[in-house]
Amino acid sequence: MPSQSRIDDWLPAAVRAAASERRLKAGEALFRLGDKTAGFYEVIAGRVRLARVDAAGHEVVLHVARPGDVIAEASLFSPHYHCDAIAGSEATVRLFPKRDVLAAFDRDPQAAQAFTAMLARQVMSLRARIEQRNIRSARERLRHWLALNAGGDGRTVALPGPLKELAAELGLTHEALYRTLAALERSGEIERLEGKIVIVQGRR
Amino acid sequence: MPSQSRIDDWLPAAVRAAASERRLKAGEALFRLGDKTAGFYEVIAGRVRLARVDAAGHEVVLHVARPGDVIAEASLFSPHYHCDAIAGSEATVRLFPKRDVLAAFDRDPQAAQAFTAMLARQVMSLRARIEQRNIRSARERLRHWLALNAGGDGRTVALPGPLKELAAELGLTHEALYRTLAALERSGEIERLEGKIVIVQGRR
DNA sequence: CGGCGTTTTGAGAGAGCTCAACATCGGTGG
DNA sequence: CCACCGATGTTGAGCTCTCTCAAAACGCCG
Repeated sequence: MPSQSRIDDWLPAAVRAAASERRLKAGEALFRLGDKTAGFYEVIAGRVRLARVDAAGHEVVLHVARPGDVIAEASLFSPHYHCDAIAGSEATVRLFPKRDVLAAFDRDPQAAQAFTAMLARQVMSLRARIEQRNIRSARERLRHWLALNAGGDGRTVALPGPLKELAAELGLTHEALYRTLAALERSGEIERLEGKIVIVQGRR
Repeated sequence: MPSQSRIDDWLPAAVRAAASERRLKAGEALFRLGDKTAGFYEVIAGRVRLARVDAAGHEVVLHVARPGDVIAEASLFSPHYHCDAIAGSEATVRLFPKRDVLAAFDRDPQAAQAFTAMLARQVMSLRARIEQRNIRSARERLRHWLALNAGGDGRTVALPGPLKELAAELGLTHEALYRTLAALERSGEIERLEGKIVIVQGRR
């Protein structure tokens, strides 16, 4: 999930310096439900899956974290992890030790507040994403995303990566997204340029 | 959104005492994008819609808050609101003034931490909800929800309200939910009782 | 040149949505 | 006491839309 907020924006340099990296093989567990919390992690490369196991023994996925995502923020306030974290592919993560983070927050209330503010923004952004998923139509869902991600001019949207990734973020198959983009372009509603989309006109 | 965390759990009594209620008519604005932030709100009754207006003048809904939900938490850290809040029906809200809340957090770091912890939990829960929406099949989506909301025994799920509301939370039409529930019950996977669902057996 | 991943387009099928009818329950008022 | 009303719950039938499976063009890099 593109948190659109770099970790450097809210984490003091002192804490970043205390971080350590770890490499995981596909299928390897970063932590398990009930493990003592070491701190929270940033995913550097690969995918990490957060999941629980239900009463019938089946895995229930809570979240799939991608590079740039932070996981287990709540571990700061809990003595043990609340789910499993498993590498979905070969992956690299960076650990920010709970002790150092909490100490920094204690020492520097502004840092603590920045962290809280970041979480509040993330709640906003996640809610918006859920709202987006309430939209059935691929076309409307794309329009919603375009409107929400339009730059300052309200007309230009920068594409963060390949369209396949955008499709995943939108909860569409890539085929559906390609078709919808093509349809919107044919109808003259958008224009597709290198790495960005320009909204020509809203629908009437 | 059933935050599953009562506001009383993390907000000091002193702040709760400073709250004031406000009644809104359907369509009335609680605040508008750019307004100076007064604080955050709890929805007591009715529905409040958070939305922005895109370049073409169309409303883009970010979130629909229901009774028990808290909105505009990020207003604590921002001088102005980032979207419009409009009553979707006759509604009652409770305002927690920014000044009082921040003062309480200043005075009582534990309260501030409780707030942060609550946000971190909410981020978790929202991510899980998004993951749920990635599931196409109504049956699998319901199973996901059941597994995640099962009580301590992992077999009993209390229904928070009418099934229509659950349908909305799951992102399904109420018809689809009724049919899926009926199918799961016919197949013996679940049992439906007054106000709750019992998971009889997982699928093989 | 020969892979490999992304981007595109095609055709078919399944699943949930829409529209519709009806049952049920609680409250309200004649 | 009963008729009426609104909201929830339930089931039926058809239709649309996206998913799925396939195939191919394109671009990049060794």
